[in-house]
Amino acid sequence: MADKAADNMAVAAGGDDNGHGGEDEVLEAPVRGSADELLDAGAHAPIDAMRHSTAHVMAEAVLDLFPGAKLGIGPAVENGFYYDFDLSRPLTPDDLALIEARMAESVRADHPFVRREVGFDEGRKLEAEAGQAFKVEILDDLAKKAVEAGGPMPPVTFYEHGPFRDLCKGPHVESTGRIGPFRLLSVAGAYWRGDEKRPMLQRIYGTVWETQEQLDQYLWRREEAKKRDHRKLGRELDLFSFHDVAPGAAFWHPKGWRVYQTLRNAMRELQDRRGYEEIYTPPLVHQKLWERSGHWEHYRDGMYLVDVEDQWFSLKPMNCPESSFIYRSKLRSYRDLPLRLSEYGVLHRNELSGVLSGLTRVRHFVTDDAHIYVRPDQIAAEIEGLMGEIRESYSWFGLTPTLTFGTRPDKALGDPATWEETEALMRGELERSGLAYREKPKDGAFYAPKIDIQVTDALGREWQTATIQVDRLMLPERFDLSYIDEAGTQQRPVAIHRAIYGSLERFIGILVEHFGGAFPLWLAPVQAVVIPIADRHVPAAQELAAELRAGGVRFVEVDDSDNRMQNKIRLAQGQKVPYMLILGDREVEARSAAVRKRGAGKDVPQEILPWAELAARLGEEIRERRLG
RNA sequence: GCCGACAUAGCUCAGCGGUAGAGCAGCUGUUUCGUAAACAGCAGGUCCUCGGUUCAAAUCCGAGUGUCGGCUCCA
Repeated sequence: MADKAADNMAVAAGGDDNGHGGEDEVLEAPVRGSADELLDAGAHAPIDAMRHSTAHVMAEAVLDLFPGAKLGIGPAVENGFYYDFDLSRPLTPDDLALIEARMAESVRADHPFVRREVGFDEGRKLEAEAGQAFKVEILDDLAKKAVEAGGPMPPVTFYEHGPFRDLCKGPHVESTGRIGPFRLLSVAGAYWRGDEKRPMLQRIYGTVWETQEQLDQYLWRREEAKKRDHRKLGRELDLFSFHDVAPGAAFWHPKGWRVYQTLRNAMRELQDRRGYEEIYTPPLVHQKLWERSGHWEHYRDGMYLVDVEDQWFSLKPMNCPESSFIYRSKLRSYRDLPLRLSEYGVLHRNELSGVLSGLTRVRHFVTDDAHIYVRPDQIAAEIEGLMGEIRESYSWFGLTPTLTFGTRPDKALGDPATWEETEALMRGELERSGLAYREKPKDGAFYAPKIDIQVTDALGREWQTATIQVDRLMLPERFDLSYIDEAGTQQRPVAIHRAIYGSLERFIGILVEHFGGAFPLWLAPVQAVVIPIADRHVPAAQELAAELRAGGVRFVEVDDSDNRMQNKIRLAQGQKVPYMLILGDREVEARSAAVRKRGAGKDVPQEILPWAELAARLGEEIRERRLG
C-alpha cells in the first residue's frame, strides 16, 4: 500500500486519467485475498448461497477427476461463481464437460450440506493432512490476525457434502439437490490472492440460476453481448481494424472515421457554445517536462521513449502539463478566467500487452480533454456548467450517466479544510444537477476530489467513460500557475481537468455495443442508401442523393450494382443503414421514394415521400441529433 | 507482464504427417428485376514468423509475434 501511495503522490499533474480504460488511483484498496475475505465467500443473498454451494460441488468434481488438486477459493460472484485450483495439467474445454457431468451426479445424489465446527488446531490439522496448502495459509493468516487482536484462536468451520469437505464460513443451501440449472463457462489463470508474485492457479467460471428460464436468459444475454462485440461489428461494418504492426492502436477505416469525426464535431460544437478554445500541443515532449510533472520518476515504464540526439523525449501520456505551458505563455488576469482550453491530443500509454482489448483498452488514443483554469470563486459555477455539458452530450446517445463522487483520501496532499470546501461546492452542484450520483468516500485522487462518469448501456452493462477533477494543487502548484487579481496581487488559479467522452476510441467501442451497430441517423457512417430497382432508375437515384446531401445528409450511397433490389435491401440491412430509399418507375415519375426505415416493423405501412420532403426531414433529424 | 487457448483465401470455417478445401465476399459475363440472397464462369493462400524433428510438416516439437478468455495493472 505504501508503495502504491507513493506512486500516486508522485503523479503530479498527471491526475486526469480522463477515462482512458478506467480507474482511479486506489489509495485504499482493500487488501485482496485477505483471510476474512477468503473465508467469507460473499454468500449473502439467497442466490449467492446457491452459487457458492455450486462452487463446492464443482470443487468436489474437480477433486474427483484430478486427485491431488489443491483448492484455492471459490466464491459466488455476479451471475455465478468460480473456484481456483492448482492442478497437475492445464484444463481444456473438454474437461469442463466432464466436470459438469460429474457435478450433475452430485446434484442428483442430493447430499446434504453439513456444517461442522472444530477447534483451530484440529481444523488446521485436517487441511494440512489433506495437503491443502492454500487452506492452511488462510487459517494461518486468521490465526495471525487473532493473535494481533489479542483474541483467542477462532474456531474453524467446514461445510461437508457427500465425500467433499471445504473450509468455509457458509451459508449453503440445504443439499446439493437444491442447486439449480448451471453451466461451466470458461477457464482462466488467476494469481493466488491476486498477487502476481504468487502461483498462478486455474480458475473455472460457472453460472447457476434458480430456474432453467433464468439460465437460458443469462446465456442469451451472453450471446447477445457477443453479437454486439464492437470488435466483430467493427469488422462487419468496416469501421476499423487492428494489425500486428501496431498492437493497441486502431486503424480507422473511412466509415469508422466518419463516426469518429461526427462525434468529435458534436463535442466541438458544444464546446464552442460553452466558450472553450481548442489548442494543440506536441505529442513528443522532452524528458524535463515529465520530470517536472513527476511522470518520469514513476511512470517511465508506461511511456514511449524516443532518443533524439542523445536526449530523451516521450510520447505524451496525457495533455495537462503542456496545457499549462499555454496558460503560462503570458501573464493572466482574473478577467481572463475561466480559461477553457480543450485539446484532442494524441496520447500513448504503454499498456501491458495482456490487457489490450479492441477499442476499450488501447495504447494509442485521443480524449476530448480540457483544462479549465478558474478563480476559486468560480469553481461552483464551472461545475454547474460541466454538469449541463454532461447531461446534454449523453442525451445524444440516449445514455443516462451515473456519477461517482470520490472525496479526500487519507493520504491526500494539501489542507483538509480546502478539500472540504471544494468537496462541499462539488456536492452542492451534484445535488443541483439532478443527475444520479453516488459518493465514494476517500476515493478521490490524492491531489483532487473527482467525479467519474459511468454509463449503463442497452444490455445493462456499466462502463467507465470520463473523469472530472478539481485540482487546486498539482497543476497549479507544480507548474507554478498564477493570475493577477483585482488588487494586483498574484493568485493561484484552480485547474479543472475534465473529459466527457473520455477516450474517443473507448467511447466508440461502447457506442457500437450500446447500439449494436445500429447508430442513430446523425451518427451513422452510412445514413441512407438509395436503391434503384433497375438501371434506368440510377440517374434519378443520383439526383435524389445529391438533394439529400444538399439537405445535410452527408453520407448517402447509391447502390448501382447489378444486384436485384432484394439483395440491395439485404445488404443495406446488414450494414444497419437507417434509411433505404427505393426508386422504381412510379417513384421516379413522381420524384418521390419509397422509404424503408431501419427497425420499422412489417405492420408499419410504407411511406412514399417526395424528395424535397425527405431531404428536409432527414436533415432535421440529423441536426437535432434525434435517436430515431 | 503472468496463466491458458487460438492463428489456414478479404470474412466465417473444414482439413490435423503424403503436392491446400467450402460457403460468402471479389472479378468477368449474362440478367434490369417492386421490399432480406438472380444465374454461370474465373481468380484468390510464404496454411502468422523463425528454427527443429521427419524421406515428407498447414498438421509433430521449440521460440517469437498477434489475438481471445482471465489475473495483475490502468497517471
